[in-house]
Amino acid sequence: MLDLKFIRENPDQVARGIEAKGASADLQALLDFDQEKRALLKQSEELKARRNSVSDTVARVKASQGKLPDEIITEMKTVSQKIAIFDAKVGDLSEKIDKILLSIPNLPLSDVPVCKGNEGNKTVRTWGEPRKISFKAKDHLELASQLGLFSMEKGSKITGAGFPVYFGMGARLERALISFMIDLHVKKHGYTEVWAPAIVNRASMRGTGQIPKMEEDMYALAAGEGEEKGSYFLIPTAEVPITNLMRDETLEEKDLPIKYTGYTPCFRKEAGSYGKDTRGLSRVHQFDKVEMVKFVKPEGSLQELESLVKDAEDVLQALELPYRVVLLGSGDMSFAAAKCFDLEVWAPATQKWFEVSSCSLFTDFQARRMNIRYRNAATKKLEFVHTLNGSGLALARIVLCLLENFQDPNGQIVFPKALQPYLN
RNA sequence: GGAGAGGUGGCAGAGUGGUCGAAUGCGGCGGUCUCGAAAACCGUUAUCCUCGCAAGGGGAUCAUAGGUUCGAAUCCUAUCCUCUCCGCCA
Repeated sequence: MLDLKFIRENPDQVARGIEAKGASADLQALLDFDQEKRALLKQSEELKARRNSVSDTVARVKASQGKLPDEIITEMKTVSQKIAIFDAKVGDLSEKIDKILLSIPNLPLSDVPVCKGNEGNKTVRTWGEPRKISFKAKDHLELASQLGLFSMEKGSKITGAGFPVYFGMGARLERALISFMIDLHVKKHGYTEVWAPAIVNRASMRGTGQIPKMEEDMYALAAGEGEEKGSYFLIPTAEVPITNLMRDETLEEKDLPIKYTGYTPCFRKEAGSYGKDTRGLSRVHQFDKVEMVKFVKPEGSLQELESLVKDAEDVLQALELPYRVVLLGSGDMSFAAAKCFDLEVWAPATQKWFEVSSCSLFTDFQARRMNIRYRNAATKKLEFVHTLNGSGLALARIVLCLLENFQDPNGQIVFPKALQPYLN
């Protein structure tokens, strides 16, 4: 979330940022609540100061005389009642303030194009030539069914639409890609591998920003018998558990940046996206993903974003998949992001670019929600870290792209060299 | 699932109704001593909110949320978490 003090002092800038994100929030109400709360807080605290000082005296009097004067007790009783009334109002306002604060998105950085939807997305570089296939290209579904790699129908039977089942070489490919990617990030890029739970609690979802805005897109679970759904969630990305590892912690400056990578399954309802790019593996409810998460010092976090993108690109280059790097415009960025690059790979049969990675800088937005700080050695102050994450990469779509890109005229797949050791 | 114990500052650990943001020890930081270091000694050492140009003042925080009380780290209730034992189990 944003710093309330910052909003108080820069309401116009915040309003512009919210609009650029295509979001809306009742800023005026927020500022009004804030002002009212601080006024009430002042009155409550003055009464508390009085109560504290009287309490002190009372303790001494009682120690020396053994009993308390009735009039003091009577007065303090009313004081406490007044305090309770003030505090109830303050609490009520705090709730309202938090609710609005939690619904305000992060503001885009100044070099992010301001635009509606994805109109302002900008390709900043490309790697390789989108493959042209001279023979009649088969799409990944056709290839998969011929080679018996995966089945959407089987998944529909045992679970529902959008849950692929992989068989044989398809299943093997899934495992191979996960191992290959993690090895690359650990050995070449210096990340520490993490294996994290696929179920998280509500606080974690709020910490990274999936809640409240995206709650209806998440698979909610009940905590226990008779309890309401929404105490726990299936993770939509490893970003959630891995970033929340540091929730409410103070990090050492010397340990930064902290770089984690991890594989988890990801679960998304994809509510409202029916019929939109949903063919085969292009949009599914459960998929595998290797994620990278970084905790960094605020200065230099933009370079950390650049290197994060490079780390993700490295996977695509090793897999020999031509891609483009897209800087997202303000309207296409996620709720918590301040700047974001997508990596898109061309699928020559489906004839579409597929987003296989999204690398974001969240500045201190998530860190403030999660209270992740570090001690700045120079200022000796506790400051919020900056958090980043990026897919490295998202599997279902990578499988789609690999199949379509590496098919030969006989409908066989010749996988890239880097993957061979993992497939044999 | 059953029975019990417990959650206090960076850590260990005292504190069972008032003078407690909290003894003591360790660790950290600064200093004395030393050629330097160790040891010893002295000092210092939480966070957040709020008012203030500042100096500084005030408030909150002893797992969390309520309650009792003039007053709660301390008493009561609920929740969460940790540990021990038993049961079950891949």
